[in-house]
Amino acid sequence: MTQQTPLITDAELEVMRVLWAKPNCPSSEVVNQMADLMGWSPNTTRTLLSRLVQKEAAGTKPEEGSKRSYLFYPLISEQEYLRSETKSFMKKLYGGSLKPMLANFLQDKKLNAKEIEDLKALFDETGSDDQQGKREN
Amino acid sequence: MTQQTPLITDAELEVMRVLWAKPNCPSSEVVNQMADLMGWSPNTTRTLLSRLVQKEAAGTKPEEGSKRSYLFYPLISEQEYLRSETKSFMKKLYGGSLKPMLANFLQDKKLNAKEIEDLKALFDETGSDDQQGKREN
DNA sequence: AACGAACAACTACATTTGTAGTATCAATAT
DNA sequence: ATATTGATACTACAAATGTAGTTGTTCGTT
Repeated sequence: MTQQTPLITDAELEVMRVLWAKPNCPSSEVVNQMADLMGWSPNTTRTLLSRLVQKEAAGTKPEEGSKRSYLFYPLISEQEYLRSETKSFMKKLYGGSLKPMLANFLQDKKLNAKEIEDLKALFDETGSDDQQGKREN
Repeated sequence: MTQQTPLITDAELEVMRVLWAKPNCPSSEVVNQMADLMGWSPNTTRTLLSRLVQKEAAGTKPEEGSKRSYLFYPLISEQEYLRSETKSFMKKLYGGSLKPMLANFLQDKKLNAKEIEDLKALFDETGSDDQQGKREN
């Protein structure tokens, strides 16, 4: 049951979103964004940044011609994160299978004909897996 | 951003699963189940049970002809829970829209033709929502 | 009537998370 | 050279969480 990507908390996720939008971002800029978006104090943002670095969800490199400050960048991509979280969510709540999740979701949010066509197309585009043996999960 | 159902933690969820499977369950039985399934000590299970009661995710009623012990039952249904969690998950990671989630999921887990037909059918069964105005989210 | 088992109530305690304060050090402006 | 600014590093602290121990009370047994 080991997590494939480092565990990222809700607050940390907000910071990651900034790094995903702009990799190699000086902390000052993350600080500003989070102040705007979340109303966080600079120290809050910096704490989250260093926790992300600790857990190796983000990395730092020295900023050009400066010894005091870094640029921060994501070490896990948004894609990786989404895949990992989605997978563990699906596993936790639906035993990993899509149908009951969809059935549930569709109760809440009905789709119009166009959306339905769109999604159906997605299944076909994505390509099926008839030859390959089924993996666990 | 208020949660529609009480926040249930991962450990608590395991207990809820037992209550969903058998509503009106004496704590002794939950204790046994959790010992088997999770290897928990009786006190751990009882703590979780009372936290669920505190947060009104479960209720108790006196057991027939007994003053000392209760029967525990779920106050939120599995359906409610799944809907609420699924909704907040979809909102947090995908802005509430299904397509990117599906696209992502399908990268990890390809479906065979039969499964695809099955899911497509689901969209149609569920019925579309063309007349109704769109709600927020 | 006294004792031990069962259950509930209360307490405990390390870790994680959200949210920040303080101290230190380097670069900049005077 | 020095005071100020801005960044990093370290510390803090309450609430939530996982995991359980201790105390008190009731019931069935001796």
